[in-house]
Amino acid sequence: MKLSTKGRYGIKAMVDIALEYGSGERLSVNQLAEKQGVSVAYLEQLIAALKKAKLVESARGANGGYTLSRPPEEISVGEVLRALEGTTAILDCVGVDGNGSCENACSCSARPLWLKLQRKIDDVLNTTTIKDLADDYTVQLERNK
Amino acid sequence: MKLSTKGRYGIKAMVDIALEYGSGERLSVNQLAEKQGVSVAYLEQLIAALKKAKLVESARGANGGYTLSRPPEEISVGEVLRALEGTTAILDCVGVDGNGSCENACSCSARPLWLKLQRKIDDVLNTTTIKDLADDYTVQLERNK
DNA sequence: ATATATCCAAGTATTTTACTCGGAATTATT
DNA sequence: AATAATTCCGAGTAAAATACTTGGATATAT
Repeated sequence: MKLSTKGRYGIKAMVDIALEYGSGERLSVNQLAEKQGVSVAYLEQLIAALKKAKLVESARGANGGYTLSRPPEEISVGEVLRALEGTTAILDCVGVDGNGSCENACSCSARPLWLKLQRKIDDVLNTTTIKDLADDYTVQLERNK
Repeated sequence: MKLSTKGRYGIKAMVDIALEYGSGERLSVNQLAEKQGVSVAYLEQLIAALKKAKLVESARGANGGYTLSRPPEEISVGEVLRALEGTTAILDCVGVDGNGSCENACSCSARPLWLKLQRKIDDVLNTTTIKDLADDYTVQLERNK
């Protein structure tokens, strides 16, 4: 039940971009990759997924880069993870359209557990926003000064 | 962030075994595998992990099989998953000994999120017991009669 | 022009998962 | 004593998912 690097890098990238929100500044993939110690080419892919999901907007060419397409308080981490990983479901049978994915779903002794677990997970993911993370982060940076 | 088949099959096997608890009956891997439509050889491996973690006890030879080594209300699903998958941590950095696993742990913008998520997950896993699942299951079987 | 960017489709390497295979050891039953 | 049913164990393999890399084409500020 491990989280992929997509999710990890992607969320952190979103926070980095969020920190510039409202400033008019853009962040290039180069800058983002350097901050996180990831390869540019790989991060590019992840950002492409974020763009496709309309979570970020891009400007091409020299001086180009990315900005959030909405205020960070209106972007949940769940949305971001879904954009990156396709789903946040721990099993197909508890995903949005999961009832048909397992023929024994209605007679499965473990399904109530998975459903409960999924509910709690989505609870956290849908109520935590990128702004929450960005705020925590700036506080922490202050403290470490 | 998918759950592996180990976790799925293993939990269900534990519930099946739990249903016999107190009856003096044992379940063989053959019987368990048939119930779930899994290969005997594979399920054997999973049960071996459960045995190693002392969650089940075995009797060898003809008429042998498995029983719970403790009452089902004293076995949390978290214990079972840990026995099967090694950990329930969604990332190394939020596992039991995770602080050293990522050099940037203390300055990571996403870590508070992962910690919160992990806490909620372990909450569910540590407070739900095999008996809970077994009870729900018997109720459901009654209803479907 | 040039340098700096995004954009995009494929390919590959690595790791993890999900199994299979073959046989040894144990025990109830006949 | 023989047999059948069973756990036990270590290795091997196949398939899938993850984590990248490569090689460009296209756009734009300077």
